[in-house]
Amino acid sequence: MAPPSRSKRPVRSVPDDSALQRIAARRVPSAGDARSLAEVACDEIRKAIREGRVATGAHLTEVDLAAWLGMSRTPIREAMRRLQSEGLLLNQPFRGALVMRLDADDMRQMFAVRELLEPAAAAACAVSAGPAEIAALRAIVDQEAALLDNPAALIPLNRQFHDIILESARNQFLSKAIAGVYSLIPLLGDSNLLNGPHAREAHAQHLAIVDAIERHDAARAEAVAREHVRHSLKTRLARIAAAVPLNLKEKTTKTRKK
Amino acid sequence: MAPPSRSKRPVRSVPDDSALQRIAARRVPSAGDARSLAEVACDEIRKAIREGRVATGAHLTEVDLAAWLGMSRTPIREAMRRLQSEGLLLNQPFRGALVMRLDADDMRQMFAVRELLEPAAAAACAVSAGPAEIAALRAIVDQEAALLDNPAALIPLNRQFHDIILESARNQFLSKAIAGVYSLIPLLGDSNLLNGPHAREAHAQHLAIVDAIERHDAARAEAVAREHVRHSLKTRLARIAAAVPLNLKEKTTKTRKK
DNA sequence: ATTGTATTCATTGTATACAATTTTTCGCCC
DNA sequence: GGGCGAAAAATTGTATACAATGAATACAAT
Repeated sequence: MAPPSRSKRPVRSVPDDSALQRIAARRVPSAGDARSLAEVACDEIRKAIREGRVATGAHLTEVDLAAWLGMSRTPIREAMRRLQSEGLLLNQPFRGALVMRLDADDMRQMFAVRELLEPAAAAACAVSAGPAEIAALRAIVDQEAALLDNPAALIPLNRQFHDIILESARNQFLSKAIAGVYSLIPLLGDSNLLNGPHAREAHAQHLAIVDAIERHDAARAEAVAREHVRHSLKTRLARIAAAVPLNLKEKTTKTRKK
Repeated sequence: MAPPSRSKRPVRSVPDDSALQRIAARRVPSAGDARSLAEVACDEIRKAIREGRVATGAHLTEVDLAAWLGMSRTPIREAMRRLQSEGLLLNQPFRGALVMRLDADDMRQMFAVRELLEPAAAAACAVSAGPAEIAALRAIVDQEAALLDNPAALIPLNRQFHDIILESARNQFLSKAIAGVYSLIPLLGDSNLLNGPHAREAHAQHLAIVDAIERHDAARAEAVAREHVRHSLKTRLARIAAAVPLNLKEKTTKTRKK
């Protein structure tokens, strides 16, 4: 598709001085500022949730968030609605929205759905992936191999890996269903890839998945992907099993904040 | 801070009838008018899409919709964002949103995902359904049996049937994934249940699913549910296979309006 | 002290005004 | 007639004011 070459030159026609004054008073339209404030708010709130910078029981109100991010309520509303539809925020009428929390049972439910969807995506990818996509997958796995001791760098690679498989599966409904699940992963806490042994095992599974896809062996890709999901759940459950006993004691002395 | 000492003595020996009357009077408006305008707009636009009352290539702008529904742009914006995230509307910057269209390939993708999710829901329901849920399912199937010649009445029953199974599966992620797919079903046109033979076959499958769930036979419930989805796709594909040539023929015979 | 009631506050829904950016149209010169 | 560019219209993003409604609180009466 050939995009029409349109004159990108921003011709600044100033009808009167008042317009110029308002332009100067407001922030300068810097390059790369195409994102709307609602998107900025969405990303900021997401990041705050992911980094755990919001109190777990806090009620996020529109005015508070607007004051925090330095914008009006309008884009905040839009961002909150979006996060609510994603499931990150739970709306409590007239009491603010609170950050959703997932317990171990929720996590099991989530992984049960991932165990349905992700193997299907791997199988579909094995059927329809072309040379370019296979090369891209192999490149990612190669980079992983070189970065196994750098967990922070593995996380974006992991996401790219799964994104490429999803795109290669060529099923927009499958993609949207998996995206809906992925959007709640930040609620689970730190990535499993920060765990060294887990990262190595996950890399080995990625490698096996790429091999199967390259051979167009859908059954094998599906089986390894399923094992990949199960392994991820196992690691997470082991982690919270080790962490919960510490939290139980603190739960009784939960700090009251107002 | 002391509020103004307005010692206005309110009624002290108020008869109970008055209090009850006021409660009743207050409940009436709240019961029927609790929906926000944004929700009204969302439902109205959805209905218009479902009934095909929007031109397929039309650009729905915020101002047009606001004028049509007699409200300001603010709730319209909220409704449009929601419909966009559901996938019913496709946003085209500065050109309005247009109603998404699904072709036969999209339909196949959708049913591929339904074939993953709905059997899993039926199986989970068979595992965890209690007597109340089984009774509710059976009641619906009984009503279906009595209304097999009334297609319009079958549609809400069908939705209730699947909703109960989904709730009984007790997996919020599975529910949300299936809901995301269901929300685009209106784009497929009329329900399959308007077809008599299909409705009878679907009813028989519902009956088989309930029987399997009652026996807690997860494998059987899953198999029948899968067959149910496949049957539904087959009917839809047959319909469009029959409809497309008809349209082609009409284009040649009927007066061409262009 | 408790309960019922009225007042105040907090939160959210909606409308409107304005700004910024894009598309479209129209005038102009070749 | 066609291309170029500027004004105009259109569309959307954002801020703000106001209204409505649920929640919280103070207060009086028993």
